[in-house]
Amino acid sequence: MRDMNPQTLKVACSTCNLRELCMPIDLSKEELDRIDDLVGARRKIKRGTTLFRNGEKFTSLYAIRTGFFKTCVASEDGRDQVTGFQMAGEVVGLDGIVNDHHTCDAVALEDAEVCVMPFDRIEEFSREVHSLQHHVHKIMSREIVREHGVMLLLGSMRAEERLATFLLNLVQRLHTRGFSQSELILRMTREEIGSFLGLKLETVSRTFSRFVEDGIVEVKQRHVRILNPGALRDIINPKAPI
Amino acid sequence: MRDMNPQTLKVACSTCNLRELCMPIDLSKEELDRIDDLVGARRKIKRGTTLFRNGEKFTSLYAIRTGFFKTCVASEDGRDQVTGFQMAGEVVGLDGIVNDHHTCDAVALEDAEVCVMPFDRIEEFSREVHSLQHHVHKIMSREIVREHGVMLLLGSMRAEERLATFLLNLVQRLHTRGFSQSELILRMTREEIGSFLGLKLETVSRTFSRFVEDGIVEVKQRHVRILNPGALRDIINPKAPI
DNA sequence: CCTCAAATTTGACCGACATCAGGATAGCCC
DNA sequence: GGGCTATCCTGATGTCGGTCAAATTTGAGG
Repeated sequence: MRDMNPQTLKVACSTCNLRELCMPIDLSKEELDRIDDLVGARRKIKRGTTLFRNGEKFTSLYAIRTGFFKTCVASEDGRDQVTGFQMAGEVVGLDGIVNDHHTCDAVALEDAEVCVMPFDRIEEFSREVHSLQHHVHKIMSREIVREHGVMLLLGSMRAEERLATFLLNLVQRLHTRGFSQSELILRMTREEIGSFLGLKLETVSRTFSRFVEDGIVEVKQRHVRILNPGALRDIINPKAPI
Repeated sequence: MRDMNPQTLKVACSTCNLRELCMPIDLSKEELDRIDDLVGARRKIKRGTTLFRNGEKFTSLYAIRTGFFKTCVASEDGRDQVTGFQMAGEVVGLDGIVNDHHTCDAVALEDAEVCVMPFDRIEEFSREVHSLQHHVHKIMSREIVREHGVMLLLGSMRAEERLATFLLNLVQRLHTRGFSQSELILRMTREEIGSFLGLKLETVSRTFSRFVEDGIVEVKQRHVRILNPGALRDIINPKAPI
């Protein structure tokens, strides 16, 4: 399993081109050296397989280097809910801390690679490097705030608003990573989008079709081009008439 | 504002009867002394007023000593979503860490008192006391997992299932605090329950009425007695017929 | 006790989304 | 290429919960 490619052999945050996203903190030379030991290993995840799943022992957080994940929870009677989609530079596994085992599944939606960061090591380094400590807290708080947004979406928005919010959020995050502001490839099925948005796949499909009719987006299967982002924003935030 | 009551003058976790809930970690004598300085002050919150609100500068986490809170987020166009209800021994304010200001409101639903824990002090002590550090991480992770559950509820459950889940969750948390397993007083309006559950207040009211008809609960305004908790569980987790 | 506002309940009706079903398309393996 | 399965789209119909409206209850304040 050892990766012998010299370019990736050295697992080092200090030289990682994702550091701006993953670890955006000012560090001294010594602190950076310390941080470099955070990552225990890299791990490749094949599309369709899980990084971790509900019930598994929690040991590490995972920083996504490449690829795309979904996380989902299931209720006893088989109901299923996608709780999020994660891309490069984002961290998954936070759910496992509280009970020492994971309570959701993380599934790769395309071939992926993650940095494995043993959590006891994170805690150890956090005690030494203040900025790392605060960064870890921010990552967890950010996830809480993100979920607040999802709750607002699920609790109060209509189908069109949900899908518009979803598309704008995705394209914004991709843009941060250097991709287009207006074009994106969906890595997930309509059903997975629906599960995330609290809709059935038919409704997702119909809503896409309506957006296309209205000239707001172009959709070819999973390829989406946003023609009128303003219209999407208006759907989410209806301009009150005078 | 100083509380001169000798019983509450000493703000000390070590002698707090909520410590089991709020700070359930084994600590040495010295560590306990350290922890006692975590709480900067107590603060009383009148019913209907806010502990903090969206946009305010983040400085502290708050451990609830007495009383009952709701937290809610709002979208730009005035939509509102209750993201949780909090009671004694629970911690609010985690949303503020990531951007250094709060992104939701915490409103007291009855007169309340909280322990103000300045977050920089929490981080400072966390670096010294391992178990406190881990405890803080667990609290944040627990909140993330709780929100997963809410997402599952909002994304996939029907009205009856939502309300049954809500009631069982509330009564279970109250039971942990020494209250009845079967009786509770709702501190929030039907509208607030509805906002939390993604339903309209009329639907909440109707669903209560149906539960009453079916002999599952007794409802007198905000006083609820659960007559048949098994039925509530069955509603959430329908027994598959053979 | 009376008044008034807020909260709750209940009914009638409606609409958005779910469900069910059929067919089209794309991607994959042989 | 041909067959197969996943995925996706679209139509017809149904239903759960929303909307609108009105009556009732409760609690606060005079």
